[in-house]
Amino acid sequence: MTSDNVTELGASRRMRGLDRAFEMLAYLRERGGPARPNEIAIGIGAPKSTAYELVNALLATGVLEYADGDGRVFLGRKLYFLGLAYQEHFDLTRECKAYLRDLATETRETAQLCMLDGNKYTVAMMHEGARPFRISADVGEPIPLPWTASGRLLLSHMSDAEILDFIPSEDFVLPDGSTLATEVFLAETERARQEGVFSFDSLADTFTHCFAAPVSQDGTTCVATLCLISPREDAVRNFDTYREALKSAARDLSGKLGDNAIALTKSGIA
Amino acid sequence: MTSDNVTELGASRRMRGLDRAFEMLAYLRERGGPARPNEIAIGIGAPKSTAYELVNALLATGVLEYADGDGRVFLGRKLYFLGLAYQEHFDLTRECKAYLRDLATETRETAQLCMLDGNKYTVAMMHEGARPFRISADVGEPIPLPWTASGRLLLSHMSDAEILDFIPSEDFVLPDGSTLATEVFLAETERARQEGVFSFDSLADTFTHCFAAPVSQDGTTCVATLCLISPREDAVRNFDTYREALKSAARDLSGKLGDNAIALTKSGIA
DNA sequence: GTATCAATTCCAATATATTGGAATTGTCGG
DNA sequence: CCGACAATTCCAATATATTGGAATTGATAC
Repeated sequence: MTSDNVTELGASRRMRGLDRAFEMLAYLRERGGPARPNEIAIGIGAPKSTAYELVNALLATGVLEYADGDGRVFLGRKLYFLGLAYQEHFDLTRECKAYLRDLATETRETAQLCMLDGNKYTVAMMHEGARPFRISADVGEPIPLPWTASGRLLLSHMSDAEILDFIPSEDFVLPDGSTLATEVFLAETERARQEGVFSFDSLADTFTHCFAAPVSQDGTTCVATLCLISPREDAVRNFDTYREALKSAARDLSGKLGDNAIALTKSGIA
Repeated sequence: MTSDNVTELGASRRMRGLDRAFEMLAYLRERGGPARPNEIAIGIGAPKSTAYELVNALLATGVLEYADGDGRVFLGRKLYFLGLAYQEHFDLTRECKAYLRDLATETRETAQLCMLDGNKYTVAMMHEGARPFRISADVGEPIPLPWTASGRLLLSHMSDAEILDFIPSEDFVLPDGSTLATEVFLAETERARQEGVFSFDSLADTFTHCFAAPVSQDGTTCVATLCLISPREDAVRNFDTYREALKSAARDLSGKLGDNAIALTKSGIA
């Protein structure tokens, strides 16, 4: 069975336990809840014996934890603490809290810090505005880049070819089923690159407008975006104010990062 | 060389990559900042070739990231997202935010949620009070259990023998260099178990008093504590109020945990 | 320039982790 | 109680990850 456990190409033979292990963790994250070893095995297309073996190893170290009386497991406390340490160290996540708060109070809209997660977009931090309304994306949930305003900014350090290579082609299919032409996306990216901000009516719902501005390291690489999510009427009324507030916050934040020139990152690869 | 890379006993032969990898991550967390592969190797007593090999593997998956232009690496974004997912799922960390806020505003003191991290105590979440003063422990930093009020509660589901077996004997040496008699610790634990709360003057500084109350799952196992850190004068003045506020918050929170009948609607599509 | 020491890469050996498949246990419906 | 099916454990084979040590590169001091 499962003759197709391949991820990219020729991932046939044996697979390294370390990588399998992190695939399992990613699977649990995506799933958002506990699973049995067997389900995990099926979920990631791994041999069952391997899954059991690894789950046990990870349970022993506290990376996974039993989630209920039954054999289900989920991400463990150890991962939480590792995540905390990341946050504690990484300037961006530390510094941005104040900016998110300020943006949210100043505009009364919801402010977010967004980043790449592999080749997807994700909300890393969020500060709800005065009247929090149902946002389409939860913190931590991976979303195709073309669906988002930030998607026009997060890859701005790449060439057109690199961008198209980076984004899975199926991600250009929008939530409504239509397909976004790559030329359009690239053109929007170019415009965003020049203006240092991008905004459009959300593709995920019918009533919000999304603003995004790049947070860059060394003035070159865009490592994250600051975003505002607002009702469309508000967006029209305060268009320039919001854009400027966002741009200025993003510029300030970029300044705070400066020195520790992070060389990121050829992520993506499997 | 490094004849002493043993961790417990007879950890001589080869070691599993998966475990080594998480040792490396733990090392980086403890260190709080980036390190070179070589430093990591020395830090955890691993062969250098192994360290390089594993660091590369982890870099490839984004679990580690380059931290500066130089070859230093640190915990990566992927770990942050995994930590988020843990938080998102785990009732305790979700629910407690409101309680911490309420406790902090009600008492004007600093409120914390504390948990076990391996065989140590650690602050998982914190809400600063009205006049935040320098707290001894940072969020995420592991502390010997006997140093803390929570230490009297977090192990209350264990027998005396199990407790002594669980806590490393060197942890009974207090910050001031004196040694806490195990009988005293066990007696305090027993008292805490009966009263459902424990408090004492902090051992880590000379001016704070620490209150702790147990958050339990299924009424049996103490999975965390809610804590208040207050100046000693305040603690004396409001002793009963604080104790009761804490007990009631902890009881409420425990109630919310009960039967997490795991409604794992796998909502979002990718 | 050269000597010294640390950091990193390379490589072959072999201990062992991964895996397929069989055996066992558990669950559910009748 | 008995199938039928899913979940889990067991086990031996073998592909490969781990490791010691040598070779290389890089930094620092003189």
